[in-house]
Amino acid sequence: MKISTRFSDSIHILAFINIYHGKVPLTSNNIASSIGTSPVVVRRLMSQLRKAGLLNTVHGAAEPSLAKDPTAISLYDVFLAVEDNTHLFTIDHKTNPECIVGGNIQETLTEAYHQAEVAAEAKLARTSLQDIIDTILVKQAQKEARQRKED
Amino acid sequence: MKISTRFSDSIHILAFINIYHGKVPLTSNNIASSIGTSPVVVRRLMSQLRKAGLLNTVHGAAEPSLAKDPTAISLYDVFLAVEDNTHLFTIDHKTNPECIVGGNIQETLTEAYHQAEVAAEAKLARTSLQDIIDTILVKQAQKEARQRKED
DNA sequence: AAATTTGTAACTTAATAAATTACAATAGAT
DNA sequence: ATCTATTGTAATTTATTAAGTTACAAATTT
Repeated sequence: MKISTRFSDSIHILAFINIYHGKVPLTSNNIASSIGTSPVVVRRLMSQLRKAGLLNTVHGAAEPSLAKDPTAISLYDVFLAVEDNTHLFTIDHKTNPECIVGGNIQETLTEAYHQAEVAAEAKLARTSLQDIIDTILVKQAQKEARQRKED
Repeated sequence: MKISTRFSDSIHILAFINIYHGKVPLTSNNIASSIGTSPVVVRRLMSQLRKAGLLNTVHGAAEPSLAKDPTAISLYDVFLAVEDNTHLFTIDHKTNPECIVGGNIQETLTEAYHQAEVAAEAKLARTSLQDIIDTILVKQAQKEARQRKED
């Protein structure tokens, strides 16, 4: 019942590209350093984001750019782009069909889980990449203000 | 990173105990046959459900019983009882603190994920074990009606 | 007392996400 | 045109952990 860090890392990539565009070279290596992973992992995620229409990349050149305005990219878009198992809960598929419970619980839980998943997805759909970027920048500004006071 | 079926299996256990109470011996073996797992896995989950105050068990005797009315047990109660990592999304904790993004994204995503998680949890909290049992029994009745028509 | 069952610890197996290695394809600089 | 840096992707390895297994003490029932 665990979503991989691919989702988090993908949001990270997109936010990084937006914030550091024109400031540092947007190589998979630099992005990987910020995430704390390898450049290949970053390129693999960027490939998926590109296929989902969220990111433009140039083969051979470190010039990735967002394919849409950050206000038009939701966390749910990112989630769908990079998670292949988009289910938050897992149905046990090996239950005994001969049993009243085993024979009906899979369908029953599919419905119950679906409601919960949609509720979560709706929240992700209502949070934009821009919201995330804004929050990151606010937190950074707060951090720097605190730092200055300490000096 | 394998996704846990513990949540599904635990709902299964509780529904089984309610539906088959007085009809078949409620041994961990019988319950395991319905789920398609081993008796030890069942006993381990039952132990957690007992500690969470959802189930009564008797050491040495096959007499488990629900500790509360099924209308008073929510899926979220079960979820909390048997899942140790209750987070639906995973934060990447190894991001680079020196970077504006790496240094602020963990907190930022914690907040965003929390909203989505609460929305899903609220749906789970509003679905009771009784709802699940009712649905299982309705589906079973439909199945049997279809069966009779075919004969 | 014998047979059955629960409760739990310790260990093994299986599944898979993440990391690594390798290399072809492309871009840009000199 | 060649050299260097980079992306894109496949193939493989590693690390993690959920699930399954083994083992056995403790309690219950007959």
